[in-house]
Amino acid sequence: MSEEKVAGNAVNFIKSIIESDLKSGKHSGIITRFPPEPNGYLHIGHAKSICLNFGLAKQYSGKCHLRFDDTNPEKEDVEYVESIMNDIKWLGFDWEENLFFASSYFDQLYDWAVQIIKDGFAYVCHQSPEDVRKYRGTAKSKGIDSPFRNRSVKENLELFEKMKNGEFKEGECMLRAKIDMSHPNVLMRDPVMYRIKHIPHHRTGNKWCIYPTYDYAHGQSDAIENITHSLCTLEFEAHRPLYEWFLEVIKPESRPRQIEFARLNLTYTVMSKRLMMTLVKDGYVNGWDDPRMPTVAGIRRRGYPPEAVKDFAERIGVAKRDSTVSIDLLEHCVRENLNKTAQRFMGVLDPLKVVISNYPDDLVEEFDAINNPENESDGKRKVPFSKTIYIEKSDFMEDPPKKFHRLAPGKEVRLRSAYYITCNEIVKDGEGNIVELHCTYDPQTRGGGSPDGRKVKGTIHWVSATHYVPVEVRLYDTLFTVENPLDREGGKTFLDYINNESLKVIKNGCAEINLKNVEPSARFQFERVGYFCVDPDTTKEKIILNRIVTLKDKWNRIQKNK
RNA sequence: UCCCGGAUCGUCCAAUGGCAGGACUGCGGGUUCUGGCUCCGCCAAUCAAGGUUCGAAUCCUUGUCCGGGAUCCA
Repeated sequence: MSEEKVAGNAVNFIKSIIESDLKSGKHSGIITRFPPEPNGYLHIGHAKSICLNFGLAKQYSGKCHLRFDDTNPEKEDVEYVESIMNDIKWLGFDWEENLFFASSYFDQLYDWAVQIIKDGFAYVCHQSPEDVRKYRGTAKSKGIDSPFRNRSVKENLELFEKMKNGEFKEGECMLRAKIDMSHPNVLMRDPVMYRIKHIPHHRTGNKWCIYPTYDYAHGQSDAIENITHSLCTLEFEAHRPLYEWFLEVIKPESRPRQIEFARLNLTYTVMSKRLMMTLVKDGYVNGWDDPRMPTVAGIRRRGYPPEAVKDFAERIGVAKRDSTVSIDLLEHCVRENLNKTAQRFMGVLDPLKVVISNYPDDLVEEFDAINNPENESDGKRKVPFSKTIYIEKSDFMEDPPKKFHRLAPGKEVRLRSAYYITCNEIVKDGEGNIVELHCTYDPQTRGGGSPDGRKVKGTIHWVSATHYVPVEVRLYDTLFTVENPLDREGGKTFLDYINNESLKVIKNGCAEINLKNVEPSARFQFERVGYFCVDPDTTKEKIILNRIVTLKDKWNRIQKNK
C-alpha cells in the first residue's frame, strides 16, 4: 500500500506546476482535457496521456474533458469517435457530461477571427501553396512578406466573408495571422488560421466550407472550456508561442497554459499511425485489434487488465526527455495484477499421454484444487483424475540434465493437487518418438502430500484424458525482433525486423474440464504456463485462448544461460 | 546551421545548493504442492571541461551528443 501511495503521489514537473498554481491562487481548481483527433485508433501512448489527464484531474479534485479535435473533415470520421470513447471507458475513465467537439466552437472561432481581422492581426492571402512555401523561407533564411499582407481591414473582412460563403475554390485563398515573416520560429511566419475545404464535416455537415487549423483552434477551444493546464506532447513545443499569441490577441477571460511532456515509446513495437497502418493494411497482423498491436484495442483483446495499464502509466512517470520504456515493465504490471486476481486452472499445451498402470481402470476421483493461492477467499474447485492423463511434453526427459526436477525414468514427481507418480516405462513409436509413459502412483500421497514426509522436487500440471476441454491456444511474442525497429541499418526498413514467430497457434491444447464454465471475458492462469483469456473468435464448438503473458520461468533462464 | 527542448544505473523515474534513491531488468540465495508468488542480497549512473560555493546532478560559461521544428495535418 505504501508503495502504491508513493507511486501515485510521486511528483513530476507537471504536478509541481499545478501545485504552485493552486497555492498561488492562480487557479482554484484544475481542468485538463484529452483532445484526440478522430482519425485513427488509440494506442498505449494515448493511454499514457489519458491516464495523465484524467489522473491529474482526479488527484486534484478537478475535471478532465474529452474533446474531439475535429477541425479537418478530410481525415476524420464518426467511426473513430465511437472507438475512442470505448477505449477510454475501458481504461476506466469517465468524462461525465464533459464531452466536447472543437467543431462546436466554429461559430465562436469565426467571430474571433473577424475580431482579429478588425484589430489588424489577420489578412486574407491569395498566394498559391507553392508561393506560401517559398515566401515562408527556411530555418536558416528569413521569409518574405506576402503581397497580400497589407490589404485593408475592410477588404479582408469582405474577402473572409466570401471565403465563408463559398465564393472561392479550395486553395484559392486562406486567412493568415499577421505576425512576423522574419521570425526565427518558422511557425510564427504568418501561419494559416482558416483554409477552404468544400467537404462536409461529420458533425457540422455542410454548414462550413472554411475550417480552422489546429493552431488557431486548439488554444481557443481550451479557453472556451476553461482548461487550466493543456497537456500535449513535445512536438508541439514549437507551437506554444503561437498558442500564446492567439490568446494574447483575443484576450479571452480564461487563459489556459500549454505544457509539453515526452510521448511514450515502447521497446519491440512501433507506435506511429503510419507504421501501424502498414502493419494492418499489408497483413503483418490481423487488424487493429490484433493482440500483438500496441493499440488499446489490441491490448484489450490480448487480455491486459486496464488496471495494469494504468499502473504502468503511473510507474513510467512523466518527463520532458525522450525515452523508450522497456516492455518488461508493462509485462511486470500485467503479471502483478493477474497474479492477485486470476483464477488458476490446469492446461496442457503440448500433451504427452501418461497411463498410471496401478490405478484402477474405471475409477475417477476428484481432487480439491486451490483457485488462487494469493486469495484464499476464492476457495477451491474439484478436478477429476483418472487412469490416463496428459502432461506437458516438456515436463518429461528421458535423459535429464542435473537440475531437471520434473519427470524422468525412475523419478518421482507430484501431480499438482493429486498423487506422486514415478515413471517406469517409455513407449516409443517406430521413429523413436516418445508417445506414451507408463507410471505408477502412490495411493498414500492422495491430495499431494506424503505421510512419510518424503520430498519431491517437482510438481507438474496434468489433465485427465477423459475429462478435458480441447482448446486452441494463440501464443504471442513481440512483433519485432529488435528493441527499436526504427533504428535500422542501411537499406532496411522496420518491416525487416518483423518477428516471424510472434504468433504460434496451438491446435490441440487440453484444458481442465472446469474451464468449460469460465466466463468469456475471464482472465485466468494455467498453472506453471502463463496467463490466458478467452478470445472473441471462440465459438460453441471451439474455445480459443490468447496467452496474455507467460509466467516468469527460472528453469528456462537456467537453460538459456548454458 | 537558425529557433526550441533535453542529457542521472542496461531501462524508466526521483533527488529543486547538503549522504545520488526507487522501480523494472539482470545475477546470487532462502522459501514453496506453480522452477509462479514472496523474502534476502548483489551488480549498476550524474555527457565533458572550466567557474561560483564551505558544499554542485542541481547555479554560471563553453563545448559535445540526442530530439523536435519550414502540411492550407494534428
